[in-house]
Amino acid sequence: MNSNENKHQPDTAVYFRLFNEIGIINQLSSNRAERALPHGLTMSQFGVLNHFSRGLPPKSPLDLANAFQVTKGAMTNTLKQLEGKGFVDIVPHETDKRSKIVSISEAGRAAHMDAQMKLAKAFEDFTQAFKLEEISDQLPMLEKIRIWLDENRK
Amino acid sequence: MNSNENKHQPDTAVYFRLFNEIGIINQLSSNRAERALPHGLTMSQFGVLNHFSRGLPPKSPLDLANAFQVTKGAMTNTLKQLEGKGFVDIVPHETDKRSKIVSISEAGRAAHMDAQMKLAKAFEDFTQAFKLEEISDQLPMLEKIRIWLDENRK
DNA sequence: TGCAAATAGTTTAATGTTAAACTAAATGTA
DNA sequence: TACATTTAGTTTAACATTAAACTATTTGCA
Repeated sequence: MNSNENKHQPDTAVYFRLFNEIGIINQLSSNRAERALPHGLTMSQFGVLNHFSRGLPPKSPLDLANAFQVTKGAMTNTLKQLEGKGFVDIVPHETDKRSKIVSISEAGRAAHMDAQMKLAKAFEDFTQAFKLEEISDQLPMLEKIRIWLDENRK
Repeated sequence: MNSNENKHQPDTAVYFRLFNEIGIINQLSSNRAERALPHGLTMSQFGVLNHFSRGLPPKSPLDLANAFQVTKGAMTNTLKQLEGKGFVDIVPHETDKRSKIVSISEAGRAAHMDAQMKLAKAFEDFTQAFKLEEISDQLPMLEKIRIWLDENRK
């Protein structure tokens, strides 16, 4: 029996449990959300609409891929769906001909409002079960973890 | 301007942020973990090995699918991979001929130990950045959320 | 007992994702 | 300026997952 078994192994169990709980919560909450989303929106697509309807300025596909931590290929696909639905406008960059600029359309804003309403309804029971404070108390630490993982990717 | 815009909308933003942070943490941590796993193990496969190597008794594929919140079809696939690698034994149920019983093999235990070690190494910097207490403080609330979502699926 | 309904597991088609190869354009540096 | 390198975006193949159809067996009940 070495010191690793005594000291370090028990520690990793706690960290593993954190990621495990987070994984299951993610699965259950995404599932619930995707069922509620209108217009055949996926969570990825909703994420993009949500980003822009928070008033953030137009961005390139690569910026969006980085913001959402997905590959460029995944973002190409997400934007293609959104463009097909008329929810975003994609125009060539004025000076850099390799690049594009994505912005939300009026129809996109309407779809986002609709989606937000349907999500709120789908999670009404959750918001009744968990007080706002309970949830907001968790956010600083989760944010700290998210930022660390983002800045220390391997 | 109705009361919904004033009172309920701001609340949903906090709940949405919770699921958003959790989603990104899940993505970043899974990514990091999968890169570290040996024997071509996916997180799903590691999850099954981990389940059994915690001393839990043999279970049916359906039990496992429910435990991990995936469909029966996904579990069929995961178990097929594990069986192909010789990490689980799958035998027919003695009395119910529709059912099967899955257990971990000796090779599976060895692979799990190896995987656990490699994961610990891959998250060594994380465990240095976050004190054990910081993490364990988060667990009760996350567990409460996970259990609620599980018991209140729509 | 007989038969409809439920249950365990597999298979299939569709989908969203990744990694890597690829095209086109911009950058930098000799 | 010329050309190697980098960068933005798309395409491709591989893969894990889901929902739904399907097979085989068991259960419940008239």
